[in-house]
Parts: sequence; structure tokens; C-alpha cells
Amino acid sequence: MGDPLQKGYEPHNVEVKWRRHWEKTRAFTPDPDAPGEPFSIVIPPPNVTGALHIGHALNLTLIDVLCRHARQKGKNVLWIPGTDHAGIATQNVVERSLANEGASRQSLGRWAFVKRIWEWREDYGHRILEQISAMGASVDWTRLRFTMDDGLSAAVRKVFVRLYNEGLIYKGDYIINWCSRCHTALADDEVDHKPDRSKLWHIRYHLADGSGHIVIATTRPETIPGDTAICVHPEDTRYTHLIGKIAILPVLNREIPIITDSYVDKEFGTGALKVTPCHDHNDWMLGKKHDLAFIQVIDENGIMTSESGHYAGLTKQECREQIIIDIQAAGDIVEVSDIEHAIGHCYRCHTVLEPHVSTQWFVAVKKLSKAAHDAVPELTQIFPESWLKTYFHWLDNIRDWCISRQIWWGHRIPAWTCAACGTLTVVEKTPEVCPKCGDPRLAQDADVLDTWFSSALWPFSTMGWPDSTNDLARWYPTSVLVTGFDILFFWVARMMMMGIHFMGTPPFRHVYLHALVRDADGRKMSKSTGNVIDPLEMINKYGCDALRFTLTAFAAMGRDIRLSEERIEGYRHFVNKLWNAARFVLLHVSDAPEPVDIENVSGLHHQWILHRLETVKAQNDQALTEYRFNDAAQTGYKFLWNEFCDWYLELVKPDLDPKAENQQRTVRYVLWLVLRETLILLHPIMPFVTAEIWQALPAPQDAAATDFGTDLAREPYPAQRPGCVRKEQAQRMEFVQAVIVAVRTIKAELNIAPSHKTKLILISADSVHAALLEENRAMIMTLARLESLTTATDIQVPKASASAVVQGCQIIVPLLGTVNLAGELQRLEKEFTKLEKELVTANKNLLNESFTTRAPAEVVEREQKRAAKLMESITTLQSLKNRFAEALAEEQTME
RNA sequence: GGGCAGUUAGCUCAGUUGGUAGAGCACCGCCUUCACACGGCGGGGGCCACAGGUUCAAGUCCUGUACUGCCCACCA
Repeated sequence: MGDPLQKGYEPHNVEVKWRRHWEKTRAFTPDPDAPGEPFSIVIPPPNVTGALHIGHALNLTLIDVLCRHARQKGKNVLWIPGTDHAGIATQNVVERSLANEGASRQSLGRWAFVKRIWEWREDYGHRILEQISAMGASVDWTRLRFTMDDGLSAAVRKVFVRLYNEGLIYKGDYIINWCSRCHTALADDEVDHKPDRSKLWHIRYHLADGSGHIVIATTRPETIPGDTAICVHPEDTRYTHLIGKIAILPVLNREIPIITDSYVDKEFGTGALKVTPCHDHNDWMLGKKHDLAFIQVIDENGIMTSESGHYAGLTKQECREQIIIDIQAAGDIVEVSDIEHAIGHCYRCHTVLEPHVSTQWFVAVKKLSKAAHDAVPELTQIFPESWLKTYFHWLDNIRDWCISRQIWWGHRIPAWTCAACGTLTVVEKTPEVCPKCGDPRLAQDADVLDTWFSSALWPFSTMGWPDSTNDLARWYPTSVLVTGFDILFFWVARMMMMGIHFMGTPPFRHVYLHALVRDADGRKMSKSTGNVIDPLEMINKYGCDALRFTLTAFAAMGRDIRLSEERIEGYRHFVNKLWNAARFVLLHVSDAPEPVDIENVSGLHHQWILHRLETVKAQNDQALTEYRFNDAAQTGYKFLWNEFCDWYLELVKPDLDPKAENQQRTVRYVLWLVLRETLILLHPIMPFVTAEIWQALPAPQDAAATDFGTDLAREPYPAQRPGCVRKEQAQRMEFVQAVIVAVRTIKAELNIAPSHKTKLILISADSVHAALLEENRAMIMTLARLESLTTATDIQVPKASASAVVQGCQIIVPLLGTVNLAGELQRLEKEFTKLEKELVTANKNLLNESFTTRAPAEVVEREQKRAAKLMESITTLQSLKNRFAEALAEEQTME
């Protein structure tokens, strides 16, 4: 600590140093008994096998900004980190690596395979944790959790058993989405619907009584062996005469009934639908409704079963080709057309899914969804609000949740079947014998639970539930959940249901759904497209603070972020700017400055910067409490760069001249104070660079020499100083700034080098302005780079001069040598037209009687003042123009 | 088929109760000023998608249209 600032900011060493310091001092490990309003967040747990991607980077940055800000505000902050075992995803990863060794999970066996995954997790699970740390996330590492920890696993079993006993978990036959590659069932929302080009075959089914035929349209002829009915719309007059008749299945020659249901779309295909209850979700529903036969013709490996006649043993693709040939041969293919439709893919491995009938475990979420609906927005508010409808719609149309997965990595289902009497026992602890018959031959259900089952418990299982812990008492429910909208259903809604059911309270007060990070062209980032921006690479190149600032600055509510490397590079400049501003301050403030009474400080520039600081403090705080991250970043950026650096630092330079002894005390103190508080404001967004500057900055004279003085992460948010709020003084400063800018513009437009010192004459409209300009002549002299300054209310103006008008005040820059009078006149004309245009719009309102009578008095007054000022400026400009015209005329006469 | 966003400067986007259109980057000039060239100063550039409506006043509120994107859904 206490290192001086080197010439250039080098992020890497600084980041490592502070990460170590914060970890060593347990800066982010809160004490449940400590005072302060509780503030808690649970991390959206990344997959153990995953690597940090830009989405994590955004998520972690936003959460960290909130947590660090909450700490500054004196809250007792807990941020729990952790990882998710990610069942299918992790199993797939390890299976792939096994395949490289020529092995498979089957060859290893269940026990060895699971052991292998645990080993894998030992190696790679730490990688993601290290990466979370690299983002600067102020998590409490002492409370690190993993969804398959003993504690969390116990919570999973408890929840399962309780829901089972309450009748909210049941086992049943159902048509589910089957991935024949992952070899498991998937929940409805794990299905990825992607458009696919296919053929639509129109096939003739003959009637059993020989009286004719009916033509159906299908995209899946291989399921024909599983047909158990044909269905038409009851009001479809084309088919009325066929209802109740029997049709003959092509090739297999089985008899099936022709039934009716209004589900059928008369417009699609031929209006006649073949019903295959075992291999289509809708057909399943029709089969149940009309009590049809259920014939499974495709097995879980995608192979035709013995029910499919002579197609048995073929793959479903081979069967499709063969059956078409066979039907074609019989002359019953009526038509083949192209069709584009959506088919389901596995969201993990992208294999085409097969609807499949099997016995699975379900959660009766229909019974849990109402409470989750009703808790919003009274108990839990969702931001941005545009997601409300989506959330409600999903809950209101929810279907029971299939939670069993036929994989090996995950929480085993705590259900045992007795080999002797067949009794199913669902208990938390592995039973020794069957509770019914006492037989010890018990077989545990082979399935594991959907990953999202344990994730749904995350907000309370991580705090030690089912024990009643201090953490739960202090920090449940959590303050806010920050996550991407893409897992609103997978995760957020399910946490709501479980939290309410088991804790009696929804798990969060706020839900903030942030955007997706896309590439510069708005495309989703993906490895296959090759357009990913790797956060770690960005940290390496530009520093963590630059990355964090970029993500924060672009995190406007409800909008996707289009990110490109150039933006991060751009914000690195800001980090550098801050660094150099600090170096400048440290050049002059090397030890603790003597306090001055800043509420009564003299000097317009000091009053102005202190006033601005107060405004920015309030705005920054407000923005963060409203999740307007981009506004918070923007506010800090503009203040530091455009006000503190561009103006204040330049303004104090003359004061810092050793000859200006009497000014030094005030300047040093204000410089120090403003930088200090700016560092606090920026710290949540840019923790590293601010912490490093902070420790180099002298501590207050009265501060105890403890860690609290040198670690910015422990510094409270600066209190408001109402005495420093001085709007009028700030406006005066703005007037002086406008005068300076006017002079600079004249110089620039006349191609006079900025360093060339000119004379300046200021002719004020009134004595107040005159006094103001006279009082601040030093500022104007320096920043406008003048040789001399004359202020007056009336003076003989040299004819050869450039001029401008600011709020009625004439800016006269006398010119030496040859002057392009015509060019100068043109410049004034341009300005004149601009002002006139403004006056026209102002007058349009003022001359309108309905405006003056109906608009609020203050608006009318403001408009009048504006018009008056414009008039003043226009008059002045007019006289300047006249003078130039005269001079020009003289010049021409002389020639 | 339903729902939700978006359309503002060349590009990416702000614009919080309606009250004089903003930023960053890019662009054009000038500047090796002792914190910073990852810099300074100045400048150009916009019928706020389109059409109506409400209002004294609309980028902002309402209705419709056109594109763009996303989510949900059982069209075989």
C-alpha cells in the first residue's frame, strides 16, 4: 500500500494486487450480526465446466456495481458465489473427452463415470471461479456453493420428498421430448425450435369397405405404422360422409377409425390428419381424448420397433425412405410438396428430438404458479417492466414440469422400489429395508433430476436451508436478482415458485433482467460464428476496469448491447484520463491538505466544481438505485473528463504557481476533495484503478492509519453537502466559460494559433456582468490565452477586430496586420441568422395568445427571458455587423 | 397465429413528470502548452421511420402503417 503512481497505468499488476488484498482481508465477507440494512444477491451460478464469456462479464459487472454501491451506502452486503453442476452439459463435455480416449460412459459404468466427472470438476471448476475473481467481483468466497454440495443436495432431497408427500410431485406416463443422443428426456422449454425444410407427402388411405379413400398429408411417413386413427374437422363438409368409417393403413393393412376433432386445421394439407399418439405431442392429446390405441414404433435409439412390421430394425430415416418407396409402388402417393416448418432440437447437442412416450417424474407446477404470479409486482418487482406480460403469460399457460433425466450426472431421485412387493418409497435418507414388507432388496430410481430443479432452490439452499441459519434470517429474501432474460422461465419463475412454497416469501424483492451482449452487427455471439469477444482477452489487453466501464456504459435498460473491441479500447482512454488527472493532483497534493471551509470558499471556479460535484453525487446515487447503469457511468465520465479535467484542472493551474501563495491552501484542499469523492463515485464501476489511486492519495489529516483509510472498497458514500449547492454561482461560471469558448472559436476560425496571445475587449451589457468578468479576469486571461484584457461598459472599438456576442456581452478581439474583413463579416452573418432563427421560434410562442394564457407562468417567463436575451444579442451583433460593413466600405474606397 | 421491443447525426446509442434535439466513435481544421497524443482546442453534420390525432406546445402521450429484431405457440 501507499505506492506512488507510475507514469502509465498498468492494469495487470494493480488488479492482482487488489484482488489479493481484498481476499486476504476478507473485505467482502459480511457478518450477519453487523449493523446496516441487509442487502443480498445470489450469483446466477455458471456451469462448472464453463468458461467465462461476455454474458457472464456483463452479469458480474452489474451485480458488482450494485454490491459495491450498497456497501458504500452502509448496507450489510452479502454476495454468494457458486457454480451449477449443469447435468446434461457437463456430462456431454466429459463424454466427449472420454470418446477421445476411446472410452464411453457405458464402458466405465455409472459409478466410475460420475467419479470421473467429479475429477473433471476439480480441474475445471476452479477455472471459472478464478475468472469470476478476475472480473473484480466482490463475492464472499467463504460462502462458495456448488449445486451438488452435501448441503445443497440435502435441500434437494428434502424439497423432493415434501413435494411428493404433498402430491405435487408424481410419476406418470407421458409423451416427452427425447434426445436420442443425450439419451434423456427434456422439459418442454429445453426444446429449441428451428425452421427446417422438408417434404409434405400426400398419401392415400383406402377405406375398408372399398367405397373409396381419404388422402392425408404428413411430413413423417415413418410414423405411419404407429397410426391409430385419422382425424378430420367436424365441420369439414368434404369429409362428413367418411366420419365413423374405417380406413386401411398403407403397407401394414391395419384398420383404423376416422374420427373428428375441432383441433384439426381444415386449411392445412388435405384437412385430414393421421394420428400417431406415441410419436407426436398433439396426437398424444388426441389419443387420450378419443381413447385411441397407443403403438410405439420408434424406440429410444431412433430404431423402428417390432410393432412396425417389416420395417423393424431400420433407423427412422431408413424407414422413411423405404416406406415411401413401398407406398409409391402401391400407387398411393398422391402428391409431394416442399414445406418449411419448425422442428424441435436438443438445446444442448442440437440433435433432432423425438417425441417419446415413457414414465417420468413431474412437478405439478400448475398448482405452484398462481402464487408466483400473484407475488408480482407487490412483493417482487420486475425491471424492465416490459417483461411482466411475458412472465405472467408463461405462468398462466404452464404445463407440468418433467424433472427426470436419464443421465448419470446430477441429483439421484430419492425413490426406491422394493424388489419383493413393488412398493415405491420416497424418503430423504437411503432406506435399509422396504418399510412395507421389510425386504432389503431396494433399487433406487436410475434417473437424476433436471439441473434446474436444484437451481430453483438456489436463493435459500445457498444460505443453509433447511437449517434455520443466521444467514437466512438476515439475508433472505435477497434484494435483487440480476440475470439475463433468456432464463426468465428456466430459472427465475421456478425460483419464485419454490421460494414462495418453501420459504413463504418470494426469493427477491427486485428482478433486474439485463440485455444480451451481441456483436457489432447485432448477431448473437457464438463460437461457431467466430464472433465472440473473450472477456479475459479484453482484460489482458485493456484492463478489467475498461471492460467493466464499457459494459456498464452500454447497459441501458431493455436493450441489447452491441459490443465491439473498439469500444473497450475507447473506454480504456477514460481509465487513463482518470489516472493522469490523479497524477496531476498528486503532483501538488503530496500530503494531507489542511481543511478549509468549503461551504464558504471564495473563487468562482471552486464554488462551481463543488456545486457540480454535489449534483453528480445525487445523480449517480439515484441512477444506481433505479438500475440506470448507463446513466451512472455517463454521469461520472462527463464530470471527470469534461468538467474536472477540461476546466477545473486548467483553471487551478495559475493558482498552483508558488507565487500565488495565498491561493494554495484552498486549491490543494478542493482538488484533493473533489478527486477523492469522484474516486468513490467511480469505484463501483472501476474498482481497481480507483483503489490504486486512492491509496496513493493522502488520507485526511484526522484519519486513523488503519486499513479503512487506504482501502477504497471500505469507504462510505460521500455525504451530501447542501452548503455547496450554489446554482447561481454555477450559472455565473457557465457565463465565464461561454466567453472563453467564444474567444477560442474566434481564434480557431481565423486560423490564429491557440498559443498566440491576443488582446481582448469585453463590453458588458450591464454592471453585474461587467463586475463578474472583472473578478474573473485571471481565468479568462489564462484559458483564452490573452495578452491583455480590457473590460468596459462602453469603449471605442478598433475597426479591425473579430467579434462575437455572449448573452449580450460583446467579445472583441482586435486584430493586428491584415484582416479579412469580408470573411469576418460573413462569419457574423452566419451567427446572426442562427440567432434570428431562434428568435422566430421563441416569438412564435410568445405572440400566440393561447400560449401566454394557457402555458404555466414559469414557462412563459422563461420564454420571455430567452427572447429578450436573443434580442439583446441580435442588436449587438447588428451593430458589430454595421461596423464591419463600414470598415469594408472604407477599405474598398481606399483601393 | 399471439406477445414484446426497436426505428433519433456516417456508425453505436442516450434522451427520467410533454417546454430551446445530446454523447461516444468516425470526419475536418489547428496545436510537440511542463497530468495525459490513450492528449488539448475548435468545427461540420439531424423534416427524431411514415400518416393521422390529443395539446398553447409532441422525439416524448394516443391510433394506424411500414420495416427490423426477440419471445411464446399444437399447424401435421
